[in-house]
Amino acid sequence: MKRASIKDIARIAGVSVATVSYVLNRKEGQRISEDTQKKIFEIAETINYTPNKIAISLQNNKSKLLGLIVADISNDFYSSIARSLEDRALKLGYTLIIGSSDENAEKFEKLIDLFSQQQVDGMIVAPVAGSENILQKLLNKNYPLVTIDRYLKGINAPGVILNNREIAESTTSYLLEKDFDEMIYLGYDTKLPHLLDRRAGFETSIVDSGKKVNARYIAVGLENIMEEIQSKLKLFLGKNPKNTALYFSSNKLAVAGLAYLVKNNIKVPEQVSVLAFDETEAYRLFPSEITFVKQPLEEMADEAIKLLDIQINQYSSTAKKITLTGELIIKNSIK
Amino acid sequence: MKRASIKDIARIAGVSVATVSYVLNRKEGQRISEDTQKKIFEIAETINYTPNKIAISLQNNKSKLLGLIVADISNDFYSSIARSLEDRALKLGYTLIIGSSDENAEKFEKLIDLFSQQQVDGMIVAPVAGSENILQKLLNKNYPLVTIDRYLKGINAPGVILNNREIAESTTSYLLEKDFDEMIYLGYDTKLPHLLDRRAGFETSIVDSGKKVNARYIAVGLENIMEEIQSKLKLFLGKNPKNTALYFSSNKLAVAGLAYLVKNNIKVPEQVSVLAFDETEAYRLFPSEITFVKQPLEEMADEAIKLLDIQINQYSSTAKKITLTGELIIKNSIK
DNA sequence: CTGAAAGCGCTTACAG
DNA sequence: CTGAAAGCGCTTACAG
Repeated sequence: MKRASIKDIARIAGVSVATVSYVLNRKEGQRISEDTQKKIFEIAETINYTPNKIAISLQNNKSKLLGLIVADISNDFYSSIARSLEDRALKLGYTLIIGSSDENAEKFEKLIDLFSQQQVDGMIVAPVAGSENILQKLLNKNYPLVTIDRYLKGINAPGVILNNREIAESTTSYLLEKDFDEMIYLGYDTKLPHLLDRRAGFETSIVDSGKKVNARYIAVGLENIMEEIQSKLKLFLGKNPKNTALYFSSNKLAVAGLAYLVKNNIKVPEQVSVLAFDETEAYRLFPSEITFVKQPLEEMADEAIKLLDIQINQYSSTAKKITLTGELIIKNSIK
Repeated sequence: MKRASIKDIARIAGVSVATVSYVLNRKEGQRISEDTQKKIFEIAETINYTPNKIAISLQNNKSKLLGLIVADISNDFYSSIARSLEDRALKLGYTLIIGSSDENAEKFEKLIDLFSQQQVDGMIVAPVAGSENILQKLLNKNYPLVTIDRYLKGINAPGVILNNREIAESTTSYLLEKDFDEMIYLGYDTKLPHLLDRRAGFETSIVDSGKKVNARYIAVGLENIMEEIQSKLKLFLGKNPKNTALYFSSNKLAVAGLAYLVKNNIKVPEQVSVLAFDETEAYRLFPSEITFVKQPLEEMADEAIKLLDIQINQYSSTAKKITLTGELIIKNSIK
């Protein structure tokens, strides 16, 4: 069944397509007689007309589509952001198309190309390591673009990011006050600057404190987070740890690590203290309440959409970088 | 910066746009001279030509866009499905556009309209209560459509669904063998048939067994799952339960309930046994390993895309309903 | 081997 | 108050 077009309405009403278009779009400039208007609306109703946005897109050079590229939409963090972005995009009349890069620069580029060919009006991306060139290309074209969650060295893209280094520093300082013998940082084996910032914050905070604490680092790959975290924790923590603090630099790492602790009946915070990045409902199932760094996801989505909107509508040519502040939500996982 | 079009290539190469189109699409029917071909490819490369899919869509009446409507993309279950769908769609050259209905029929309809205007080639939807009419309208138009996770009474749409009733029955029977004094089913206050099926499976299994067991039902609204589950559990379970089984009919309910148990130090399975629907990483943080019903998400996505593909390409006019089988993954949460 | 032309469903100056 | 016409970026019979 072919869908009704403006042409059909015009034919039935005995007017031109221009007139139909004017009426349907309620243009003020053009005054169409009440009679004609009424007739057109009625016909549109009865033949069940709905506009073809593809045709409108082609004409207007605006698709009202926004591309979102995250590392993995099935990750809590990104699906929460996606949800917030969806709501805000919808309000501005945009629809979200979504892709997962799997931290793979090639796949990331393919998605960029795909979305660009799909004529999205702008993109919100969590860039992956190695995607500098593609991003720079987009920027050179003045393609409306906003980065979220991450940034890339040497790439001056509009974006919104957490104050990773600062929040890592201040939360580490908070930990330092508790005088742990050992503090273990769990992170990814990665080149992503925002994660290196977190680690740097942890490191410098310890050094600057002048305290004698045994700082250790566990870095895992992306493939087998659960297994790697568990085997390394086993190695570093031993059977009967005490006065040790664990600093998980992401929710995935935290879930993996907490799974290990609960399985091995290691008491938090009695034996081991825990601080985690990011919020997840999963924490609620852990025997002790986890102290964590909360990222302002809603605000992130808000600012990202705003930055994109500015670029798309050229309110200003200088969309900037926005740094948001993490917040330490103190519960009972630190002694 | 305006993007290069086929016209630009034609102008530079001194040929017609038809010729450029033929070359770029490598049509066999038309033989274009090697020279011309080479020239066209080179020019396309240097002026950085990429096809405008919007224009192609308008011409071909195919957008290569697929609409996905779930209840909430930030829910684990749906974001996992979305991820699987994304991968499969991409392989077939489709891009996913995503919307969350929030179990709201009005919002659901708005998304359908929006996606339809966006000219998606087909939709994969988790229908909400009250969306019968909209769905039927789509079906009457032969709009390519697949339902996932759910179905609606009286609506004969192609779709893929879990064997909810059967799996609820068999898993309840499994529970019955353990001779609990009390079995509490935790569900939503809902009209969604697939959820009523689950509950019916639980119920009939108990009745059919002829066993004397105190069966109770907790139904919560969607607004404050955590609070409601916790207060009702407090009421029904008391301080010192024993020989009671909890049957959580969704992952969200399970997370809420397990949070209550862990907070109140109620031992699983010593005091209370637990069986949950759906998988979530969160279970790993709970002190005992949760026995749960695993839905074959990958397969679901697979079948859904296949059903949609059939309809879009008219391989067959009779896309059917597919029932997938849940699997009970037995861990240590049942005595 | 190549091009002129019509058309996909719209919008929008322009003319009357 | 209304319409003819051009155009958005493509594809594709048709003709030569």
